[in-house]
Amino acid sequence: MNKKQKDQTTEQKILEAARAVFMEQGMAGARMQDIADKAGINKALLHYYFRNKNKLFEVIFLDAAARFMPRVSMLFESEQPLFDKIRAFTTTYMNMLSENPYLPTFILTEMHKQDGAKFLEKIWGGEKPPVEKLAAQVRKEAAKGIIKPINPLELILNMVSMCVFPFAAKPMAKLVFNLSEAQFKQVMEQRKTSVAQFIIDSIRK
Amino acid sequence: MNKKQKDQTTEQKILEAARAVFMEQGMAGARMQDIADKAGINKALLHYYFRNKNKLFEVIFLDAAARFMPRVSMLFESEQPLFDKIRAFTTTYMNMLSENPYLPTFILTEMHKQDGAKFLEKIWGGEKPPVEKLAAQVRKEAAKGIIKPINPLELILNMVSMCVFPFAAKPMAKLVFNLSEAQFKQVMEQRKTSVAQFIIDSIRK
DNA sequence: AGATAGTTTAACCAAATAGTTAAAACAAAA
DNA sequence: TTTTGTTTTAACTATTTGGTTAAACTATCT
Repeated sequence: MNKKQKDQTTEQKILEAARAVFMEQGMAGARMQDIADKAGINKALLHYYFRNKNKLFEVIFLDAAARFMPRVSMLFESEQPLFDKIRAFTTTYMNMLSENPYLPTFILTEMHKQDGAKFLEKIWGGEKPPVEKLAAQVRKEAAKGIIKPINPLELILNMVSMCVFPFAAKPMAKLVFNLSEAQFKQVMEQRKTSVAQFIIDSIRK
Repeated sequence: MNKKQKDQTTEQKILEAARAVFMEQGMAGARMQDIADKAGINKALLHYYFRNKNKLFEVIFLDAAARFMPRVSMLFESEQPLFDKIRAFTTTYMNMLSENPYLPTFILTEMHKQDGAKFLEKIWGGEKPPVEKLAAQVRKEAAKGIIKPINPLELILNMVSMCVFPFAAKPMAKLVFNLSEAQFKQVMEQRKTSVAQFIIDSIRK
């Protein structure tokens, strides 16, 4: 048996190319030939490494989904004050999104078509993040009078919405607000702190 | 020459079917045969009415895009107080989204691929909504001490984000929060008022 | 060198799918 | 009824595309 000690193994090249093509074109729009070309190999070799399009897609999709539903243990487990959690989450999450611009639309679109339960199983082993932990904290801080009462589910939805949506809507936002690429980036940079502030201003008593 | 006085003209049936299929499957995933089947006609007739897939897609896409970028004249033109505008916009917009669940992901995905300038031209005749009007009001009310100073662009982004994203992320939200269809609808119903309140709470001084 | 296991390729195949054609059915007017 | 223009269809064509095959190449070990 022999191992590749080259700069980048063929499998890595394939995965990288597949990620790029699937993210931009989606499952239906992606062409195996395009993936092969981008990886600098030919189509047969692609099928040698990944039996078919579905198998390859599944690998990419699961990896992307895992990244999109981030390690929220930070949010649910630790004993930080709520405001700190909000600040930490929004900046961390938006930093990740800056580096994965196609991730949101890709995941959202494909989630409409794939069997959700199946992927949940593979990502979290059938378990969901313990939303109840965070909910308890929200209720507790509300009782203490630190924040207004708010449905924790709505709080999370609002937070994730404001982080994700502007990236998903980037082409439209640039159009409507007449922004250059640089200007758009600048706005997103600002938002890495302003979103948390917006939320905190809303729920603080 | 003869006009159809039937319940629904063939062209209408086609457009309705095409809208449904394109919205669910996207441009790449949609099959002309499926559209024909859904319209209850055959493929050749489809091509008789719309020369090819691209032409048909363009009609659907433009109509959808126009609906997605709503008549925001309400927001930009009228002389209502800012808080009233926010309340009016969020409920109106979310009502529309409730009835067009696939609209957000469809538009966001296809916007990545289509030439934005081209569609802007067709939708607004090259003009963009006068964001400056709203910006002026935001600055004015901030000066009066009614609201905190905020970048108007960020205010709009936040507002639209919280309206749109939960619909786009519906399958994922149902999964993560363990919601039935009915429960999801209920949450969205609540949000039709709570989103505006969340924003107002944040910017009110 | 020769054998062996793993890797890569060019050429091919079969299925799916966008688009065409020519003729039949239909409706309205003459 | 006949004519005329429109609507509808079945059958066909061309192209794209996912997937296969069999042979050639490469590195490693004996």
